Amino acid sequence: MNDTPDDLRIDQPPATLRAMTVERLRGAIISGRFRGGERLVERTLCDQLGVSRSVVREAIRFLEAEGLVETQARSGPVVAKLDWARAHQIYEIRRLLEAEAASACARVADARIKEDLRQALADLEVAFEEATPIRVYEATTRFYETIFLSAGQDISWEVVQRLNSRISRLRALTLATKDRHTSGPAHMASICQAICENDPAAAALAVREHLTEASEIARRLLEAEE
Amino acid sequence: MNDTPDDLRIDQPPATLRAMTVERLRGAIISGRFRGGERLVERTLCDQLGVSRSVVREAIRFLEAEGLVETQARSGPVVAKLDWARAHQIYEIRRLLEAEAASACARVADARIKEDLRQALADLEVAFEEATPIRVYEATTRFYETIFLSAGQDISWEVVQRLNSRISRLRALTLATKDRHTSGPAHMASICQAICENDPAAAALAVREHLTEASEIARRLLEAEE
DNA sequence: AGTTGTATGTTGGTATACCATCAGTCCATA
DNA sequence: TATGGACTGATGGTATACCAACATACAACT
Repeated sequence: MNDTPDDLRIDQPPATLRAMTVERLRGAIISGRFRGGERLVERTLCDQLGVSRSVVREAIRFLEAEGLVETQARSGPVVAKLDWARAHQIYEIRRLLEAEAASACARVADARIKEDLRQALADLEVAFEEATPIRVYEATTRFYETIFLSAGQDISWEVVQRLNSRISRLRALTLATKDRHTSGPAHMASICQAICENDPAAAALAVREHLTEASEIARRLLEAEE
Repeated sequence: MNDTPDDLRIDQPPATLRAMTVERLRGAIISGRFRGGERLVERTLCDQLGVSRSVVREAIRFLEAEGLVETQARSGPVVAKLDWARAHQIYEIRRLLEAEAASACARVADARIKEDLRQALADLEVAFEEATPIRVYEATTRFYETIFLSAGQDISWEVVQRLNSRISRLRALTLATKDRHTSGPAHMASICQAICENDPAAAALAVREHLTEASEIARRLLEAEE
């Protein structure tokens, strides 16, 4: 049985090689497969990815603009390093933007949005029980995406996502941290609750608390690491 | 006379073609030479810029990640369009980030920083009298750069600059607007004053007022335009 | 006249070729 | 032995070649 949607549009994303390459590389970097400071040798990547240098290079330019890769002329691209000074700044920016978004979301949230949030939260908790990091990541992303987009702040969401990719390794670590097992989802639950009660101030507060703690955990991890 | 600095290091920025191309293209877009929605035909750009397609394409990838260019597969790069919904979001984000930076700057500002700010402000006022938009732009940029960097918020500054390039056409228009002639520098003067008095709250407030007005002017311009 | 098939040109996507630079190595010479 | 220079390999920067997809125009057929 071929399922036939209402409209017959064919809009298969042709998924250019470049787009796929960007995804793969970004994934490799944020998953920690490539360490900070590690060189990204173009021809080697070509072999590993099975694409030509043009594709690899354009993908690298994209990641460079995202801040994930730094390239100094005549020396080539290098995975951007992350120190606490930068990570701290990123957490502070997220604090501002996410608090604002949550507050705006709480102002406009209707039944549909609340349902989406609860669903994402439920998925998150399941993923936590199962200890499947990818699911946790996806559910978390969906939770925040709902908040930002329903608040009509898609540009802010774009900025946050970009920043997140730069601290993704830290996020992965914080998610794996045990004491976050209880407090992380707990904080997100209280964010969800505040939004469901259409209480902007409480929502903003919950976000700030959440990020304060996440930031603190990240700092400890980062300093312990070196 | 060859001036010989203390250290003999030769670190002439080799200025890759790509970097120069990015600059040129970005400049052409933010100056309005390429309108929103306009197609960027690669081979044409090659002729105009005198570089090969590889260079042009990599530059476009960079601008794409910056949000200045959007490219849909099989249709090619297009200059991103700017509607009020997006512009408004950008102004709101700037409000948050700049208020935070100004407040932090006011907390730490020493004599040196205050001097830099006053100098930038003085340059700005001269440029206003002379009605030289480029100087105005430069002085304004330097003013805010001082604020952000002295507050140790270089990532935030990076984000703001990127956002600014997306609304640069609007900024140019608002700068040219007459009633901003009095209020624009006036607001910036009060920001400067608040920082010089090391008054974080006043600094944040001044920034918010400034941006509220700039945003309002931008809205009128954008809606009048269509 | 309307519709459909086809030829063609434009454009972006991809791959490859070439060159300059840099670092390391090894040999020749003082 | 130490120094300098030439050679070589690796790498990034740049240019070009080829192909597929799409748009347009025109011709042919009903």
